[in-house]
Amino acid sequence: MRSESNLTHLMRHVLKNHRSHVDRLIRDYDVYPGQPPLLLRLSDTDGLSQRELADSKGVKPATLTVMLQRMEKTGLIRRAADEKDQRVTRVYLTEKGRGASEAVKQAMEEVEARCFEGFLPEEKLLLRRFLLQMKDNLTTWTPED
Amino acid sequence: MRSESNLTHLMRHVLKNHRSHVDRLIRDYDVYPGQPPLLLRLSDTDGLSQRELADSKGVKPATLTVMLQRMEKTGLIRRAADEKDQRVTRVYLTEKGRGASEAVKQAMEEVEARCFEGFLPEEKLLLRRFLLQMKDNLTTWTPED
DNA sequence: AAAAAAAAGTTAGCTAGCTAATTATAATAT
DNA sequence: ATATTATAATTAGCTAGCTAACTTTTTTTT
Repeated sequence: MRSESNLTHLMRHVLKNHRSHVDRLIRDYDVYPGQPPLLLRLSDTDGLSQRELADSKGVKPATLTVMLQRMEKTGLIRRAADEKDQRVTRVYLTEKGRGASEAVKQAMEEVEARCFEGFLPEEKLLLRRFLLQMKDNLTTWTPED
Repeated sequence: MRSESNLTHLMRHVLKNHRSHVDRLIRDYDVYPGQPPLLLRLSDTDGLSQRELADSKGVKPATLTVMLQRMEKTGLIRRAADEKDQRVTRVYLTEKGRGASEAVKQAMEEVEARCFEGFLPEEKLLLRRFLLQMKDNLTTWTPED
């Protein structure tokens, strides 16, 4: 068996395809490929700190800084210093950003629906269980083992 | 339900973790994060053209060109023009590259084993079936739909 | 109160991915 | 035979991700 045909390779393929579909659907909204998750997170909870956003998205603060600079430039978000703690910068959606996040939400749902077409609810549940177990297996693995 | 907690988000998380484990295990081999799949592919079939490699890995030729330039510089591969067709460049593993690909293969197997610890064979089979269906759902989706 | 440590962001410099445009070679059509 | 078209690879310029080093502000120690 060729190593490229393993399960994780297949997962990578699926996710790449998934992302490109989302990208296609929001092409007209000044939203770049990595931004949808950020927009959804902000649409759920506005005014998060960059630290919270980075943790939530599983991305390094340095990465986030640059992405937010771009999103500020394209007018999707604005940033303001926290009043209590001057180290903290909080991130807010603009009106444009709110519109974009709605479009993203819709696109996401559409792609998700397509992706799981023909799945029974219990199959999706099973898939979730598999993924959670994989996640757990990998996160509890420390180099000393 | 928050959109970030959907299945594809979970998959992304798992894959990121997976990759970082592989990276950690091959840290001493001059192999960068995106290169393991390439090395495995070449270890299976040496002397592929860049086009074939790109298609096999699901990456654009432009992306591959730059990766191969780096791998040539670090001595993992060498490239030579095809004799029959001067447009084609074929890629070969060097001795160093062969050693690295062995390390990658071992690391991959180790991570894969950890990742699927506690899985029954039929569960892995089921997961594969799910992923293939997802892949099919997304690849047969054309914008006109 | 002053010094040390910790935390939040930023910057610089790298790899990996993309698209669009370009070059060189090969295949096809006229 | 020549002109056109197609294919392989590269280059340039972008976004997204990382680490390491740095600055500023807050918190902890002493």
